[in-house]
Amino acid sequence: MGRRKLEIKRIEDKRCRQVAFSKRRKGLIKKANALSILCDVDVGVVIISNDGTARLHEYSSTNSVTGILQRYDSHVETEKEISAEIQVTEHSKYSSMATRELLQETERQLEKTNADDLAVTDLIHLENELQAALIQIRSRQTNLLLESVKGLHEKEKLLREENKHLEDNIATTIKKNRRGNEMSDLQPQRVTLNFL
Amino acid sequence: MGRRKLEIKRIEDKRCRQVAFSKRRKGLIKKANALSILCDVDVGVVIISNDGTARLHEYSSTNSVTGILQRYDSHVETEKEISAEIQVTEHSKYSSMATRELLQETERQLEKTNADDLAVTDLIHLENELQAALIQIRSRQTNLLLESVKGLHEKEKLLREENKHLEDNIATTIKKNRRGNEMSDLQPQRVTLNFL
DNA sequence: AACCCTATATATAATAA
DNA sequence: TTTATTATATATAGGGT
Repeated sequence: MGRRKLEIKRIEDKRCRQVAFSKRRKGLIKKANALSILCDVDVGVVIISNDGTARLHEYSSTNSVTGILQRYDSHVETEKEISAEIQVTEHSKYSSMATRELLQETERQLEKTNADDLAVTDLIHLENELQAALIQIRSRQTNLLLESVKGLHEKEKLLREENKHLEDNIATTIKKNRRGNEMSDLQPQRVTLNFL
Repeated sequence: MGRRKLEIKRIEDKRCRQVAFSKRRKGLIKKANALSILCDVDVGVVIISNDGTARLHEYSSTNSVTGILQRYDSHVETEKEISAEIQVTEHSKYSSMATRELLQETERQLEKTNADDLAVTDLIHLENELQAALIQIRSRQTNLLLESVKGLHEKEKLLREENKHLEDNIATTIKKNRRGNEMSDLQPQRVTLNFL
C-alpha cells in the first residue's frame, strides 16, 4: 500500500515500526468505525503495544466498553438458555450453537480444499473462528463467576443463621441444665432449626 | 474504495449491507493481523452483528483470547500496585497513571486546537482514549470480583468450622446431661444441615 | 512524535456469473 | 448465498519537515 510491496513480517527498524504502528493503528480504527456504521454492527478493537512502556489503545462503536461487553454477556445468556444444565454437563455446553456451526464450517472448508493449496488465509480464518468460540467460553466463565459470588453470599447467610440457632440452643441447654440440677428435674430438649 | 465514493452512513439496502459486512469484516481482520505482525503488538477485534441472528465474530493476534485478556489484567495489575487502596478509596484509583496521562493529553489537544477547527477526528481520538480508560476500569472490576470470590470461600470455611465446634459443644452438653440424669427421656440431637 | 507528499499497494462497490 | 471482475477509492511506505 505504499511505495513498494511490504512483506507481512515484523518491521525490524524500530523507527519505521513505530511510524507504521501509528499510521496503521489509525487506519484500523477508522475501518472499524466505518464497518460499524455502514453495516450497523458493534465493533471493538483492542491494541496493546509493548515498546518499553506497555500501552493500551482501544476502539468501540458502542458508547461504553462495558456496552459491548454486555452484548457478549447477553449473547452468551441466550446460549445458556438453550443448554441450561449443571456443571456436570458443562462439557455439552461447548458443543452448542455457534460451536456446532463452527465445526460445520471447518468441515466445509476442508472438503473444498485440496491438501495442496490449503491456503494460509483459510487456516487463519478457521483459527479466528475458533478464537471466537474461545471468547464465548470465557464469557461463560465470567457469568459462572458472577453466579458463584451470588451463591456464596447465600451460603454465608445460611451458615450465619445456623450459627445463631446453635448458639441459642447452647444457651438454653445450659440454662435448663442449671435449673434441672437445682430441682433434679431436667426437661426434654427441643432443637428446632428452620431454614431453607 | 469501490466504483464510487461511499458516504459513511448505514447502508439501507439489506443485501448490500450484508455483502459489505462480509467484505469489510474480512478486510478489518486482515488489517488487524498485519498490524500485529508488522508492528509486533497484540490486537483483538470483536464484531457483533445483529441481523436477525446475533452473531459474534472475533480476531486476536494472541493464541488464545484469554491471552490478550490476561494482558489487560496484568496491565491493570501494574496500576493496582501503584494505588493499592481499599474500596473506600476506590475513587482515587480512577485518577491514576493512564487516566492522568489521558487528561493531560486532553488538555494538550484543547490547547492547540481553536474552537473553530476542533476536528471530529480529534474528538473521536479523545473518545477512544476515554474508552481505553473505561476498559481498564472494567478489568479492575473483574479482579475485584475474583478477590471477592476468594474472600467468600475463606469466610465459608471459617463459618463451617465454627458450626462444627458448636455442634460438638451441644453433643457433649447433652451427653453430660443424660449421664447426670439417667431417667430423662432426653435424646441426643442430631443436627445435620446439608445445603449446596 | 505528528504531518505533508506522492507513488504504489490494497480494499472494495458495483456488477455479473 | 458466495465468488470473480474491474474500476475506483483508500491506505500507506518512504521521504521530507
